[in-house]
Amino acid sequence: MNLTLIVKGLIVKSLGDLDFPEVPIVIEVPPDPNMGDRSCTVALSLAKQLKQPPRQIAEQIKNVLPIDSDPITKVEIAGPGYLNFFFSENALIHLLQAILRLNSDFGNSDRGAGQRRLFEYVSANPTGPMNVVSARAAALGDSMVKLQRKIGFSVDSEFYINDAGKQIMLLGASVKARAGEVKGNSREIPEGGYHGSYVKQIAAEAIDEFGDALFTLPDEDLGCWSADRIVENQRSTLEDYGIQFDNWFKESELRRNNEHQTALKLLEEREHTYSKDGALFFRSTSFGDNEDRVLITSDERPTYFLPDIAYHVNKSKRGYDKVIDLLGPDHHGHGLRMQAAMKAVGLPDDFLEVVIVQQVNLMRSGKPVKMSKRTGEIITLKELIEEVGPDAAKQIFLSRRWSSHLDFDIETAKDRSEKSPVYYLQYAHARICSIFRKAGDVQEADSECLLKLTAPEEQKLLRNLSVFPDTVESAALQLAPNRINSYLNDLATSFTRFYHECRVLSDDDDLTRARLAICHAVKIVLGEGLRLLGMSAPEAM
RNA sequence: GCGCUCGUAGCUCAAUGGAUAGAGCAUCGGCCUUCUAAGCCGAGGGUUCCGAGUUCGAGUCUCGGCGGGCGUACCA
Repeated sequence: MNLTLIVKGLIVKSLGDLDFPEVPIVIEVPPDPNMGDRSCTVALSLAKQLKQPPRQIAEQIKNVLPIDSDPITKVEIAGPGYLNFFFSENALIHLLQAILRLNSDFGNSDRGAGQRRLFEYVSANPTGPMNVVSARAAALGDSMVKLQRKIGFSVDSEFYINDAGKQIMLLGASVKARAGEVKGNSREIPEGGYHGSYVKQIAAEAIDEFGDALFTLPDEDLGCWSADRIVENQRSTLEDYGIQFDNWFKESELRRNNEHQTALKLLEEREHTYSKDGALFFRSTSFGDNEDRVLITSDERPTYFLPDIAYHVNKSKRGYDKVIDLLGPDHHGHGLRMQAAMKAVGLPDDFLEVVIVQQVNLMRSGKPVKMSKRTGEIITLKELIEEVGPDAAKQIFLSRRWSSHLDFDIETAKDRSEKSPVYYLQYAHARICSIFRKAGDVQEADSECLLKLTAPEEQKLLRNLSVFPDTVESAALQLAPNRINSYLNDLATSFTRFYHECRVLSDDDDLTRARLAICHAVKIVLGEGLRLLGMSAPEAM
């Protein structure tokens, strides 16, 4: 049940009848309910092509609109040429019944049917704990995946593990150095190595596992072993955060299968490479980059860039129509290069979409938290969710666009008093559950008693519920979970006003049943919205 | 220098190119005998960084400034 689509259908039909040219049709919700339930600006956008005043065009459209009494009772022309549509009482009651029938399927659509997509996010290096940008990316990616699935895309999520190359050797050497400290045969942590305290812990585990044989292991082998442990940690931390991936993809596998060589051949065949100073370059400047990039160094090592190209080629070979990468702000140059590479190997221009998740400034009571990556003094994702909780953290991350640089104040996030916006949505949900516990067994409302829902607060709620499918679709297509958050806030606000103005459980049986029906619908939508954000919907608080 | 990105209320942030730019926090004033006060009602608060342009219409798009962040490795 999507009232917006019904309005759109009527417009499309009218434009066809009038032989008007095809233009994109935008249906929106007017700012004031007195202006109607939906509006359309198509007359404004047709004005130029038809060389007629927009109101005159609107008049013609209005005249051919097949309006009877349901679900549209009235169409008005307003302002410069808006077409405003008014829903009938019945339309909103059918909507309410549809929500109760569909339950959490309300808002589903087939918009993305037949398309396969892959979201890659977090992909933190297996050389240390995850940071707050990973926490933000994890919340975002998880919600985007859920949203796109809801509108019919076939979506997988993936975590890419960079478990090969120089950094793994450095990790191995760092662990060895820390183990050396314990065993009294002191070594230095190498330049560019890892200093964090977690390295000491892995060193201790490595001693348990290998004993003195540890010191004769090649750095790379020890590095791989350590990386495996770190990845396991990342996986369980993400699990605690409520984030699961469909797939974990290892760079080492890619290298074992020589896929980076295959990717290189692909670029060479298409003549997008050249040699200079003993190194092999990718001519990325032909695809909009401002400098050509090295694929193979003069000492014949592949740079990180080459296997990453191979990884993305691999994604296309797995049959994805489109892949979306969520990258940190320090990788935006990398994203552009990857897009250049995708074009170079002949994939469509829009095959790879890059979302740059902007930085998170951690604050504590208004003061920035100082962190040093070099010494390993950072606040980790694990510490963050232990301190503020997964739901509160996600709510902050998902209430902003990914493009905004955000200040995350730990003390504000932890605050569970009335100052905290975090529990507002959950509180509304829990309140409804509480009403149902109190109500006991109540007969289901029929259409007749639903007609009693005439209070302004009830009408407002019904209108809010009616735009959920639209909100889901735009949030999904624009990769904007924050729209769901805003929507849920509106819905919860409307519900709370209703709760204060309209007593649900009363002596009037019909009215009680009708109000329980509306409560049930709000509960369904709140619950589904929270699920889409990866947040819990508690029955009691 | 070049590239990317952000700039909206005191603060943190919203707003498919559409009608009077909205929330939360903070400030001020009311509301618990009543289904959860983690709540509700009300008030104040704006040159959407500046300047041009495109458009019937710009916070949103284009160009030029200013300011913050980040890139610009034969590192990942």
